[in-house]
Amino acid sequence: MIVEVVLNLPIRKSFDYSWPDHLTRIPEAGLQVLVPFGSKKKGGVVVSVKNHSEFATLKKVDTLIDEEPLFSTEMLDLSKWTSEYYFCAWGEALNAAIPGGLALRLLTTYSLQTSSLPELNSLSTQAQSLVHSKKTWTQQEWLQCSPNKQDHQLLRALLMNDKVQSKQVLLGQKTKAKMERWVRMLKSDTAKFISSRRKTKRQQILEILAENSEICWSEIQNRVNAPSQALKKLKDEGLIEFFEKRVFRRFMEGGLPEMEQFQELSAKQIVVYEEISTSLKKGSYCTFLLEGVTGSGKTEIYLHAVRKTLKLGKTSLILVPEISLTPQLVNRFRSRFGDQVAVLHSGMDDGERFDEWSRVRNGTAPIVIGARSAVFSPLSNLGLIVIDEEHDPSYKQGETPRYHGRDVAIFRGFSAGATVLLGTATPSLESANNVINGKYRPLSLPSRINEALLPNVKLLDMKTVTIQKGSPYFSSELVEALRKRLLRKEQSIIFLNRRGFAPLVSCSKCEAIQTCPNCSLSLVYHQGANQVRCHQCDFIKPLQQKCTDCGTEQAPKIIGTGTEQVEENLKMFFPAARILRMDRDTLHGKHALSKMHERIQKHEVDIVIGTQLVTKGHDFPQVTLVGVILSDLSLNIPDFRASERTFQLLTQVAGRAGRAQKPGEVLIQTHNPRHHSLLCAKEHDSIYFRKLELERRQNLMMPPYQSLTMIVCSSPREERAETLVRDIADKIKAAAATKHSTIAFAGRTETLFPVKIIGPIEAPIKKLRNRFRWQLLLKADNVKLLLFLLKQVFAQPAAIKRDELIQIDVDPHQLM
DNA sequence: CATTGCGTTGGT
DNA sequence: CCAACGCAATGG
Repeated sequence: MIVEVVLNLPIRKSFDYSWPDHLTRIPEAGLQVLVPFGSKKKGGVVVSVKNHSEFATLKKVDTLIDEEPLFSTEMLDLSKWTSEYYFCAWGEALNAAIPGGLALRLLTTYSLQTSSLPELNSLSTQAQSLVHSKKTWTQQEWLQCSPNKQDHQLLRALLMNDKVQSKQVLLGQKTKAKMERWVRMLKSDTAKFISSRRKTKRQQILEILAENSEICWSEIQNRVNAPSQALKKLKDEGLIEFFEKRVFRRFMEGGLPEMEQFQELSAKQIVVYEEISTSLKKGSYCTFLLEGVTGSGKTEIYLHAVRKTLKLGKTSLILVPEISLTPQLVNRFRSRFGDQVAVLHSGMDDGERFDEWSRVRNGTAPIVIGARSAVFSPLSNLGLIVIDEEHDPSYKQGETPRYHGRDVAIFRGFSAGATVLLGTATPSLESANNVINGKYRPLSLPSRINEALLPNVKLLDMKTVTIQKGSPYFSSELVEALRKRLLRKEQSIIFLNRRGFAPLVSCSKCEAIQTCPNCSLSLVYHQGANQVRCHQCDFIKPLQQKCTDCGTEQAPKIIGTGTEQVEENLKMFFPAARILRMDRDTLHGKHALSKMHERIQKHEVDIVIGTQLVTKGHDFPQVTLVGVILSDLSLNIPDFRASERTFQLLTQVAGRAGRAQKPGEVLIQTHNPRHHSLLCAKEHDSIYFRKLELERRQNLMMPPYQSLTMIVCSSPREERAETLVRDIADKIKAAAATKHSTIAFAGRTETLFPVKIIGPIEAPIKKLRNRFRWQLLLKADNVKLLLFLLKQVFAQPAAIKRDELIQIDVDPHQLM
C-alpha cells in the first residue's frame, strides 16, 4: 500500500510513502502522519491511497498520529478547492483548516556513537562539558550551551560520518486533548460509620465517593488535604480505581446562560423566514442575500433558521466578523441551544479552540459560531450556513491562504447542498451583483423592529461650518450635540478611524517627517507612551526632540489627529464626562472588549470614542448620538473599493444611534459633502448607492464585473523586486498570447476573453518590513482564465532567493 | 520551507 | 588551499 501525503510547504506537490506493516490500521485519506522528509521528519496528511507510485524507492510512513482521520473527505475536498481557487499549496490550506495547524512537536536528540572522540576538544567549553557528561543530549540542551559557528559545523561533520547520530521522537500534536485523572468507586465500603470528631482522610474520601461514585482527582484535592497517599491505599485494597477522562477546555466564563424563549417573529420576519425554511426543507443548495437595516431583527431569523435546521437533523455554521463575535451574540445562541453551540475565534488559546473543534468533529456540537476560519469546522451533514455582515472586509484573510470566508462558505454550501444565508445592511457589490444575475435570491427587512426609526443623519461640511474653539477637528455643532446628550444623561459615540494621537511628526524647522526605518510609512505619535510607532510593522521608539535630518533641537510638530487626541479634546470640553476610548491600544487582555461593552451597557460611560471597534458592538439602547470625525479618511485610500467601504462604515456606525424608543442623531463631519458615499449614507439609501457604484465599477472595469488577481513581489533589494515582477509580467503576457484562447474546463470548452495586465508598478506601500515591493494587477472577465494563466506561469516555481517573496492574491481586497 | 551540494570568489 | 558565499535543485 502506498499513500500520497501532503505537507505544509509552499509547493504544489505531494509525496508518496509506503505504508509500513507495523501499522495495524489500514491507510485512509485524511489520516495525519509523521513522515521522513529529507533529513528531518515532518507532519503531513494522507490525501489518497494507491497501489503504484511513479517513484521507484519510497520511504516508509514513520508514525500514525491518530487512529481517526483528521480530515473527512468533505474537508479534504474543501481545502483542495480553496488551494486551487486561491492559488496556494494544498498543505497550506489544510494547515489553516485545523486549530494549531499541521505542525507536530518533535524532540531532536543527538547521541555519541564512539566512546572517545578527540575532535570534541575543539568545542567551546560549555558544549564540551555537555557532550562529555552525557552520551545523549537534546537539541534544546545543545542550544542552551550557545554553540558558536564552529561548534555547529563540527556537529554537522560528526553527523555526516555517523560518529554522532540524531533522532527525532514524536511528542504529539501541538495541541492535544486534555486529560484529567478521575477516581471511580468499585465497591462501597462496608466499614461501619464511625462518628469521631476527626475523620480520617480515608473516611472523607469514601464519603465523597458515596455522593458521586465517579469524581475528578482535583475535586477530591479541593475537599481533602493531600489525599494521594490515602487514594493509593484505597486503590491497592481494590475499593477504587483510577482512570483518565477527557475534559473540554472552554473559553466562556461561567456556565450556560439562562435558557431563553424564541421570540415571536414579526410579519415581515415571517415572510423571510418562510423562504429560508422552505429551502432548508428542500435540502438543496441555495444562497439568499438578506438585506436588513441595523436593528431589523436579522439575528432572530438566524436563530429560527438554526432551530429549523436542527429539527431537520442537520448542522449549522454561523460566520461573523471577528469583532462582532461578542459574548452578547454568543450568549444569544447559547441561551437557545445550550452546549450544542461551539464557538471558534482568535481570542481563544489553541487548547480551547482545539477542544471546541473536537466537539464539532465528534458531533456533540451541531452548531458552530465563529470567525472566518470556522468555515473549515468539521461539521458533517451541513444544512445551513449563515454569513452575517457578509460585506465585512475581515472575511478576507490577509495572509496565505488568502481566502474569503464568504466565498469558501458558498462553495461549501454548494457541495453540501446547504442553504446559505448572507445577511447585511450594506451588501457588498459582489453580492448585490449576484442577486442581479440570479445567483442569489434576495430577501429583505426594510425597517427596524418595534417601529424604531432610523436615525437622522446630517453632513457637516468642515469648510463652511463653525469650528469649535480648542480643536480644529470638532465642529461647534457636534460639541453642542454632545453637551445636550450629557445633560439628558444619554450616551454618545464618536467614531474616528485612526488610532494614536497624531499620524505625522515633523521637524519644526526642516519639515522632515519622521518615517519608519523598516517601512515607507510615517510614524504615528502615541502620547500615552510618548512614543512614535509604525502601524504596519512593530517599530516603536520614544519621541525624540532632536531632528535626525537637520539636528534642530526644537520640539517637533505634531500634525493631524487620532483617537487619543480626540479623547484629550473631549476631556477638555467636558471635564465631568466619563469617556471611554476603544481602540487596539486600549484593548488589553482576553475579555477586554466584552468588559468595555458591559460598561457601556451599564451606562458607566457617557462618551465612547473609538475606531472601527465602536461600529460593531451590539445595541446600546442609551446611545442617541453618533459623531464621525474625518469621515473622509477611508475615502482617500487608493482603492477602487474606498467609496463602498466608506458607505458601509458610515451606515454601520450610524446604525448604532437610537435603537430603542429614543430617536437617534448622527453628525458626520466631512470635506466631501457631495460624495455619493456620504449622501447615500445620509439618506440610508443602500439601493441608490448600489446603483451608482455598480455603474462606476462597470466604467472602471472593476469587480464585480471583472475578476482581479494581485501579484506582489518583494525583496530587500529594490531592483530585485522589480526584475522579479517584470519577469512574471513577461511570462504572463507570453502565456496569454499563446493559442490558448479556449480552455477545457469541467468537460466543456469555454471561450475566454483576454487578460488585462496593470503594471508592473511600485506598490503604494513601497517598502514594508524592510522589503521593497512591486506589484502587478491582472484583470479578466473570468477568474478561471486568471487561474489558468497562473497555473501556466508557475508550473515551475519562480527562482526565488531566501527572504524574497511572490504573493499571489486572488480576489484581492487590499491593493496596497 | 529548510536543507544540500556545487561552483565561484577571495583571502592567506 | 580551504572557508565563505551565492545559487539552484531537492524533498518521495
